[in-house]
Amino acid sequence: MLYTRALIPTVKEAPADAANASHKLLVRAGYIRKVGAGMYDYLPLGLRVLKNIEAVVREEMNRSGAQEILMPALLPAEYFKETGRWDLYGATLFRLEDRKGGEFHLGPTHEEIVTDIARREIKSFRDMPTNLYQIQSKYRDEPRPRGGLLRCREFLMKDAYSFDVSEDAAKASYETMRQTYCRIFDRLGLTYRLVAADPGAIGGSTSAEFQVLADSGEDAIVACDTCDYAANVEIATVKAPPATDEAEAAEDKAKVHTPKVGSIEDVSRFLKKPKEKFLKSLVYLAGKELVLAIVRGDHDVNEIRLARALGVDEVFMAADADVQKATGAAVGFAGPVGFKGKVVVDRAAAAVKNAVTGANETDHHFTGVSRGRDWDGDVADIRLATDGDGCAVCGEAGREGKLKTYRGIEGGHIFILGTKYSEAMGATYSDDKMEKQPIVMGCYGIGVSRLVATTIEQHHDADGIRWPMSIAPYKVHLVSIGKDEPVLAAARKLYDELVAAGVDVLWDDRDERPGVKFKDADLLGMPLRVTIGAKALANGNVELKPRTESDPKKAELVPVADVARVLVERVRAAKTA
RNA sequence: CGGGGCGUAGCGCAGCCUGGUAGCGCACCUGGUUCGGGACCAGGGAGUCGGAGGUUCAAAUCCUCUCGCCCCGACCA
Repeated sequence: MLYTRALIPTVKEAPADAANASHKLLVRAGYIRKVGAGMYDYLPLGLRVLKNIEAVVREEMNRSGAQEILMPALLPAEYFKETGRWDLYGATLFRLEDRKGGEFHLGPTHEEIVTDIARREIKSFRDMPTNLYQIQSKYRDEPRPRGGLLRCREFLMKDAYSFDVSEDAAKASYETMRQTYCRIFDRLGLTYRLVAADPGAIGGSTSAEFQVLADSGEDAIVACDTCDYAANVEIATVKAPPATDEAEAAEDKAKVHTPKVGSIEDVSRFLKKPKEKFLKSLVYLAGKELVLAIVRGDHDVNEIRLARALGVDEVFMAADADVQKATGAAVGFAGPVGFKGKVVVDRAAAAVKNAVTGANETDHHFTGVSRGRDWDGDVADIRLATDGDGCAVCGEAGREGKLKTYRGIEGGHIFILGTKYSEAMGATYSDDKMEKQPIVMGCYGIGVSRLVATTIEQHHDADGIRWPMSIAPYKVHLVSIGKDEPVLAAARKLYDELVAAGVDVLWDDRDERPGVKFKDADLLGMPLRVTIGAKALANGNVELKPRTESDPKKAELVPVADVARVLVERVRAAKTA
């Protein structure tokens, strides 16, 4: 492509509403433009990247034996009503009516629709295993679109669905997808972690997220420094704490006046006791029941684990008025001693002896509190993992792994769904004894458009984008300096040779000063830059510099006669690496 | 949904408090000089001041309503 013929509207200043590096760079480099909140135009370069990612995903999905289909984005309400998700999805669903008042919505995901295909077309055990996927726009009315392409209301997703005769067979399909995803993320040049995750609203038993590591990521994950345990902090577990220290003599319980000091921080300072000696008491609403959750003063509650311990879908922090009703005290003075409702206590908090806790009386705390004597509750693992915690997995095997925290962007998510959808929608097959069985399903998503931004979050510097070869919109950025005829002739010849060799090349043939061209080249981020200038060319050379080399003086001199061959080789080598 | 902020030229912003000719930088167009890391000089075009209503002789500016957008939180395959 000739730069003078291309629509590449670079700008010096990023729009004020861009917060992430990827958002700023995509706009500045002319890859995307905003149409509305969470809606973007893909300009020519942006679309090329999107298509390149799509191609990698499609190749690997096909290689795994999956078959591509395309389902509608516009859907009648009846399918989601069959499984109850018409109501469950709530405000996230984009709903609309047709001219006759019929109810429709835009697909946020397609389990129901693909299950409908399955129940009609998959009739025998001989029809499985099978895996159907599509690459399609998804629609979700997100509470808050943000981060440019990272969280959109319309976004491109690859969603795949596996159909198997049994849970074991489904596990094999799941494993195939796990390996396929690893190949995809590797080819895209991303550094990622496979982490255990909460299946959330999709449902299902086994699930794992492909978290692309980036400081700007929305998700917090923990990974063991010794074994391969990694999990979203939402569900991460930690090594059980040592049992109560029996050597510590039991104190008597005493009530102390703590006027206007309710937070752990303040009471700790006021009473000069470490936070580890506190029982942090939080009132949660679980269904209709008010429950007291107890964690150690220096820990935080993991609400997803708490909900699981209680056997409910989710829990909510109780409103201040409810807290006062339940404890008889102002917020900040709740405690388990004398609490009338259900109490759930984290393992670490359960082990604290001579604890400090709220007295359920405004402006008062108890000290010297002991579990068993003064209060009790159901012990469970309900705290949030943090940096430095012991790893539960290798810790129990006697090793000393420590958890480290990372930020990640969810690039993919794989699930075993079981029979949730097939049973709700009557998707059954006949087994070899002519008996009807529910199909066992799995589903597998990759946020294709999100990966455009995610890649930049991981691959950029102060000057611009640094595309991995596999998805770069052009592999070679050819810069001709000045208007000397020998320079232009050499550039034209190289350009033609690269095009003939099938190498995607962008030739900056504009009548611009060198500085402008170099700045734009860095911003756009093509992996290889070739500069043809009069001085080097007089000696028969051109300059070759990878985008990852930031020092322009380290450009490599390559004889003009060899450069086409060298470039073709490097592009091929980088693609297969 | 709770808290905060912003809508003025394509982009980034000033002007608003204290009402009175709508400005600056970048980008764009013309001419000239310049030419290896976002040049310079001169000239030029471009804005229903998000929208509606109100107060006023007079509204970008004050008041009311409304729409959109961003940030933090909540929420979120």
